Parts: sequence; structure tokens; C-alpha cells
Amino acid sequence: MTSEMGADALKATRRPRTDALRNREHLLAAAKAVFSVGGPDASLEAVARRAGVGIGTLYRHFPTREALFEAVYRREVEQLADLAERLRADAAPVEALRRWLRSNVEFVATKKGMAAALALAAPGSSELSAYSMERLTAAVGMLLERAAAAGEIRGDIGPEDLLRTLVGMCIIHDRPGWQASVLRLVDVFVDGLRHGVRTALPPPR
Amino acid sequence: MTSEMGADALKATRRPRTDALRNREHLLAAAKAVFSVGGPDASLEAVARRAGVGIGTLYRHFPTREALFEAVYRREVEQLADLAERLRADAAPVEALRRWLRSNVEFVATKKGMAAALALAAPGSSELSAYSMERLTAAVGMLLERAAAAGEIRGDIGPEDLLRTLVGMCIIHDRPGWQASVLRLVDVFVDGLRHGVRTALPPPR
DNA sequence: TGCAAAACGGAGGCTGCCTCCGCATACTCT
DNA sequence: AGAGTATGCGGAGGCAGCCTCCGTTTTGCA
Repeated sequence: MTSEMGADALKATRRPRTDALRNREHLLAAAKAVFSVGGPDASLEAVARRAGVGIGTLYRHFPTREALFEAVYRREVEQLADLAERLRADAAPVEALRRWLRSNVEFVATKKGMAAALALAAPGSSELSAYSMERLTAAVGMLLERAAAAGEIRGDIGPEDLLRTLVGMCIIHDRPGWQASVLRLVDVFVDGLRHGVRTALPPPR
Repeated sequence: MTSEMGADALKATRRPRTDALRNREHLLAAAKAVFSVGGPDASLEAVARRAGVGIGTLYRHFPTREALFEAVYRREVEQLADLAERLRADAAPVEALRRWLRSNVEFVATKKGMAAALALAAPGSSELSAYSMERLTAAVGMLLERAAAAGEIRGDIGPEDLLRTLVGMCIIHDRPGWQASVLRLVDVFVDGLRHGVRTALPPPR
């Protein structure tokens, strides 16, 4: 606690062992594969087996199922966030929003079970996927606000709502050709956003 | 197969024992309660315990988790289908559609974990909830077609898509006040449906 | 009243979750 | 280079839930 640990105690901790890093990578790759097929309830022991490590090792690296999830998706989420940034520069407000949503559909398409996993994760444990939701919310929120500021869409729809709607649209589909349906739904929704700006508020009741 | 079973063989089978009927009711009530709290992965043994029957009895009545699910929801689904029928008589096409969707949100609001359960059930086993989906699809499809035939909404959105979108909108929400958000989302979507009818097809890309 | 069909219920085998701890290994310091 | 030790490994084991199977009990019909 005192003496030689001194000032650099924070960074002086030994850097992780190479085998630990290697195993961590193996686990992430295995988890991605297993969850993609088996969905959110896939066996963690199967993940460990596939990664070629013991179950104990899995739990040391990722103490909870949710922690593993979040780690797997962190990178993918980054990509989506970056895409939003790029679209902001490249496209007109509403069009950028529309394209981002469409890209999201394609992204989900490659994941199968993962969409459900992510969706269920959010409400399940309050801790889980805080990062992912936060990042995506910020990304889409930026696009939303820009379009709203430009007066092109109604301004009372929040980024969380939009994200949830999107996830919901994707979550059930498993039959071939579902992507076309969802893309159409996205267009309908975006049209609805634009429409709302004209009539101020839609007739209640 | 022949002789005295004769013509009324179909109805001549002994009618179910009273205890069997009673236990079945108990199981359905228990399942509704347990699933509402614990979500789709709640313990079936907990359901049996709550119903005051053995686990074997549960499995005899409902051979699979999905069968139990479907049975629980059959009645609730009926109510929604009936509502669609009533709205058809009472409201203008688009307004009927909007109200039905809004009622659905309120319905889901009282179920908590059940929404996720239903959503996950559909893709999980091909057999499951066939009835429910079919019934609701028919109900909302009727409203959709009526509005489309009246030329008030675009015609290329199917009832399944609409249902999935709706479920998706509801699925994540757990915080207080979420209903208001979802009701707004529903309005946005309906606006989008109406808007689409004017511009024929939205600009792709 | 008697008896067979129908239903009951829980023991038991299986799998997955997660913890715990003795053993192996890779850094660090001399 | 060598030794010492923190760090990581991995699986055994306890627990809970899933589902099956079968001996026992109950009920309805004759």
C-alpha cells in the first residue's frame, strides 16, 4: 500500500499474460459463433468447449452471460456508430436517417439469433449493454436531431424509441425474404416522421 | 373401429374426468401468473407447484412449453380479434386501424414479460402460436385491407409486418411512462401508412 | 359395487449454471 | 540465467430445471 508502489501504482500492475489475452480472443470468437446460431440462451459450456478452454476460464474473463454479450457486440456497435458519423457528412438529414436505419437492418440480417439476444438483454439486467445502447442512441440521436432541427421531421420521437422500433421490426423475422418487408416498414416509418411535421399533432383518440 | 362404436364414435369417447379439467384450469391460471412475472423462461416446475399439481401432470396436459403458452393466450387473443370486429363496425377505416393498434399497446401493458414471451415464441418453434398469429393476422389484415381498399393507406404492407412492428415497439419497454412513447410511435407509423399512398413509392437509395 | 381406463405425481437421468481451489505457467527481479 | 510468485487454467462438484417413465390413485361407466 505504501513505499515502493508509489506514484505509478495504477499503471504499474503487471500487464496481462499472453495466454490470457489469447484465450480471451478465442472466447469472443467462439461466443459470437455460438450465440449467432443458438440465440441468447445458448450454452456457455458450449462456448468454452468451442474456444478450447475450461468453463472456469470463461467465467473468469466474463463473470456473467451479459458481460460476454456486451464484449462481443462492442465492436459491432462501434461500426454502426461510425456509420452514422459518416452518413452525417455524406447525406441530407432525412436521407441519412433513412440509410442508417436500412444499414442496421442489413447488419441484423447477418446475426440471426443475436438480434433477439440484444433486445432481451437491455431490459433484463440493468447493467447489460449499457454501453451499446448508449452508443447507438447517441448515434441515431444525432441524426434525428439534425433532421428535426432542419424542420424535416417531427421532433417528439426520441432515439431510444426509434431504436426499439427498429429492433422490434427485425426481431421476429426468420423466413427468407424478410429483409424486404422490414425495409418497407422502415420507409413507412420515416415517411410518418416527415408527415408529422406538417400536421403539428395527429388527431388523438 | 367397427361394430358398436358406430356413428357417434367421435363423441362417444368418455368425457374428461373432472379432476383433469380442474387441474387444467389451475395450470392455466398458474402459468399466466408465473409467465407474467418471470417471462418466457420461467420455471415450469414453479408453474406446477403454484397450480398444486405434480410436474408430470403439467407435462401430460401440455407436452411442451409452447403448448402451454398457446393455451394461455388463446383467450386473450380472442378478445383482440373481437375488438377488431367491433371497430370495423364503429369507426372509419384508418381510425379503426389506429385504435386497434393503440388498444393492443394497452393490452400488452398489463402483461409485462408476456410480450417478450409471445414474440420469442413465434420464431422459436414453427408449431407454436400458429393459432394466435393466425387469428391476430386475420383481424388486423381485415382492418388493413379495408383502409387500403378505401384508398386511404398504402397497400403493400402486410398484416404480419404490422403486427411484428407493433410487438417490436412494445417489447423492450419496462420503464414507467413507456406507453406514451409507444402510442406516439403508433401514430407515426399510421401517418406513414397514409403518407405512402400519395407518393406511390418512396425514393429508394 | 366392481373394475378398467384415465389421471396423478414424483423419482431419476440429463444438461447447464456457476463456484471453488489445487496445479501449471509466464512474467519480473536479481 | 534462475528462482519466486502473482496470475491464469481447468474441471470437479453442488444446485436447479427439463422431461420421461411408471407405480399408485381416482373416477366414471356398467
